[in-house]
Amino acid sequence: MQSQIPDVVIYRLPFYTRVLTSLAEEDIEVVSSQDLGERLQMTPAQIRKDLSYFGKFGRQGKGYNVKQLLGELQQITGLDREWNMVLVGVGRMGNAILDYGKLALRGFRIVAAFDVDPQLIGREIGGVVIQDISELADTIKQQDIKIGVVTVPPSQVQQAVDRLVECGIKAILNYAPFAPRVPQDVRVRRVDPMLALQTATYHLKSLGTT
Amino acid sequence: MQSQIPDVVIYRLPFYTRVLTSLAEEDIEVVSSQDLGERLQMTPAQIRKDLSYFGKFGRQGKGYNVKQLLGELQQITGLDREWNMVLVGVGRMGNAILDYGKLALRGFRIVAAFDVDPQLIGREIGGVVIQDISELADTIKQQDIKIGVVTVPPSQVQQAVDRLVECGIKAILNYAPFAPRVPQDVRVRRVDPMLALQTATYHLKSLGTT
DNA sequence: GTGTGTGAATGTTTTCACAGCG
DNA sequence: CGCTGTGAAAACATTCACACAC
Repeated sequence: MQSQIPDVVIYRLPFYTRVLTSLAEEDIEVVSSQDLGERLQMTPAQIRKDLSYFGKFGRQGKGYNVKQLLGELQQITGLDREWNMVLVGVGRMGNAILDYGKLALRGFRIVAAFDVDPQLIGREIGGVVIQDISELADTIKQQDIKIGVVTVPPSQVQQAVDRLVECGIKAILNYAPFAPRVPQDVRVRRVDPMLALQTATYHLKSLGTT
Repeated sequence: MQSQIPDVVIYRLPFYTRVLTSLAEEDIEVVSSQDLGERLQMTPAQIRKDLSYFGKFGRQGKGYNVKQLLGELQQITGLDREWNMVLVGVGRMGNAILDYGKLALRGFRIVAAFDVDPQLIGREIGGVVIQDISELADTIKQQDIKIGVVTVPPSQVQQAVDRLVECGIKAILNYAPFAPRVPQDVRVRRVDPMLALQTATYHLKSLGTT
C-alpha cells in the first residue's frame, strides 16, 4: 500500500540537498555523516539511516562524494527538474509571490496566475498575465501542471482548492491558516508564519515578565 | 527541566485554539473531541490525549465548553497576551512584514525594526521607524522583548541571530532557508515556502510526464 | 446513552552498536 | 584504522478500549 519510507525522512531530504549544494559550491568533494550532522544539527546515525532507505551512496572509511550524493538526492526528491505551477488569487500575497523573481531559479516557475476580479484580468506581474479563473482547467490540462499555489482569502480557500484538485493538481502550497480538505493523493503544504510564532510562545510564557 | 509534554503536542495547540476561535464566532457553545477531530482531520483520541496533558477540561457525556477551553488553551500557549517583537533586516521581506497590518491583531506587534543600511535609518514603515542596528540591545532590554524576526540576507543570518541571542531574545522567526545555531533555550521557527514545495515534489515525481 | 480521561497496546522514529568494507 | 550500512534496542507518539461521570 505505501512506500514504507517514513514521511519524516522525505521531509528531511531537502535539508540534505541544501547542505550538499553549499558544500559543492565550496568545492568540498567528500563529506562524512559526522560532518553533515554537525552542519545540520542532527545525529550522524540519523543521516545514514535516512540515506539507507534509498540506497548505498557512501564509501566505508571515507564518506560520501558530495556531487554524487547531491545528484542522487535531487533525483530522488524530484528537484532535478523544473516544476511549473499555477497561482490562484492575486491579492497582496499572490502579488508579492509573482513579483518575486527567485522562485524560478530554484526550479519552481509560476506559469499562470488566476483571479476572479475583472479589474485584475489582463494585468501582468512578474512576467505572468493574470487570467480569469474560468480558464484554470484548460491551462492546467494543456501544460500538465501538478502544483498550485493558493493565495485567495480564507473564505474561498476550500473552493479554490477543490477546483485545483478537479483539474488534476496534486500538490498545493497553501497560504491560509487552516487545512483544506483534499483527497489522499493530494499533498497540501502550509506556509504560516503566524503558526510558527504561536508554537513558540508556549515556551516564552514561563519566562517571567513582559 | 520537567517539560514532559511532547513537542508535537505543543505544536498542535495553536490548531485547537484556531478551531475553537471560529466555533466561538459561530456561537457554538459545546464541542466534542469527535467534532473537533473532524474539523481538524485528526482522531478524537489524539485530541483528548493532548488536552489531558494540561488538565481535565471536558464533561463526560457532553464535550468541551468552547469558550472555556479556548480560554484555557490561550493561557497555556501564551496567546492570551500581546507579544512585542523586533525585526532585523528591512529588505524586501522585512518591508513586507512591517507593512502588513494584521500581525498586531493576532497578538504579535513589531515595535522596532533595525537595519545596517544608513539609507534606511529613520524611515517609517507601517508605523515603525527603522533604527540603526547599534541600538538593538538598548531597545530589546528597555522593552523586555523576547521575540525577534530575522529577515536579513542569508549570509548575515547567523550574525544577526547571535546578536539577538546576546540581547536576551528567546524566540526567533527565521526567514532564511537554513537553521542558525542557537543555545538550547532559544527557539527558532523557520518560515520557508521553498522547503514546503521541495517536500512535495518527491511524491509528484512518480506521477508521470510533465 | 454519550463522550471524557487514561492506562495499556500498538505503531513509528531515533539511537545504538558493531560487522564489514575500503 | 575510519566510516558506512543496518539489524536490534530504546525512545517516542498514536490509537485502542473501557471505566466512569453526567
